[in-house]
Amino acid sequence: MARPRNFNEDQVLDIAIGVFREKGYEGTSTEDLVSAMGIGRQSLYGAFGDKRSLYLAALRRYNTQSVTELLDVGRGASSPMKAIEAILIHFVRHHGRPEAAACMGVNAICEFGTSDEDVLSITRQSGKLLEQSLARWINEARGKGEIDKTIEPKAAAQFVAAALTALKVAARGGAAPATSRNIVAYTLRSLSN
Amino acid sequence: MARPRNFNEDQVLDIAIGVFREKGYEGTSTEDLVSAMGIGRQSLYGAFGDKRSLYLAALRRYNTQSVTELLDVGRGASSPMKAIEAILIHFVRHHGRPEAAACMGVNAICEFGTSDEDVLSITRQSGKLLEQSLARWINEARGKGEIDKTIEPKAAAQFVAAALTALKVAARGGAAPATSRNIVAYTLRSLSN
DNA sequence: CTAATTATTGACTACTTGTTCCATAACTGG
DNA sequence: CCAGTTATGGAACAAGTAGTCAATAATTAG
Repeated sequence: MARPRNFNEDQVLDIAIGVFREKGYEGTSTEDLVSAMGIGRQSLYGAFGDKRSLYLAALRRYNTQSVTELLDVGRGASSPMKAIEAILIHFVRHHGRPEAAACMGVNAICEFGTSDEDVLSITRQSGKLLEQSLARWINEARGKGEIDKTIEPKAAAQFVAAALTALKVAARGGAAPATSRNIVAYTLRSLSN
Repeated sequence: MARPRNFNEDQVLDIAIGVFREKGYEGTSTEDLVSAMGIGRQSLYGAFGDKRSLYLAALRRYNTQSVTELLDVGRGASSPMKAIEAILIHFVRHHGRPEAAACMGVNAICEFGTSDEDVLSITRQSGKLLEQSLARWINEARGKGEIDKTIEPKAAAQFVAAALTALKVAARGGAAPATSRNIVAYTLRSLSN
């Protein structure tokens, strides 16, 4: 029994994600946000609290969507090892696209380090989810004989996750597509024998 | 024939590096800088121009020192392949140290992406130098039969450089030392057969 | 329709930002 | 010692910052 919102919360949150991803937390002003999101200042504060809360909400949403998308790519593969491959190649395929040009998750880690408890916890959560899924696939691949028995699923998963991070930083820095391909190729090489 | 500087330029630049590395460009205020560097505002502007110029000078110095240190570690090794190993292990050994907790170079890439021409050029230059040196060692290792003939020095060098990037981001995010060890182990695994 | 509740709008505030001005201090070649 | 030059310190400034206020608009339960 009150006036309804004039905007869709998730929709404008996606816009905020785009701004934060491109300019970082400190580099983004509330003016940047309201003008990009197309809502009034008070609406922003009413719906999201303050700048930091908005950032955290954006980061949560970004990371969740990001990992979900990646896992979906993996699930679409025809075998466990193909899942790992597909996830890595996914980055090469989307190299240079604006959405791939900056990972909000990696940027958050670099900007805040371990100084912000909340940022850290969001980052850790999605990192853990990704690693666990990768480890599961690697373990299955090992069981099926797709990869060597000497490979430790958990350690290898951390390695693959690290490769994903490196791919994101490379893309952010404007690396050539061939560079991404090379990184993927040698990452897979580590597992393939 | 004029009043001499009251401070050592490189010395205070090193302090600026520390501040920028921890807080990023946007996250650092001139107040942060002058109070950390222990010099007056006007001295800072007189010696370094403006905030951006100071940042660029700091980034140049950081990257140069960083790559130099890494190459020195490699040169101290007993064989080409040991050089690659030593460089990677170097990160594991220094894991958690404040100086390793944040890489100004990686942070610069994440914060600016490809938007700042000058940052990009500084980053590219040291990246190129590192990659070329890595490629040279890898090529020598291949010639000596330390690694497989199917390994392409340039591509593998990009892969190793990517691993270094990932190690830095992992450390920045407060990853456990074991994670770094795993990343190094699987990076080497890719080359070792 | 009315009352209650929430959203929107735009002006406003207190503060921080990067940068500059200016008077003074320290130095050196002549 | 003097004149010229550069460094320093502190105050000052205009622009930008995150966040708030108060009046108005839109909605619905009764």
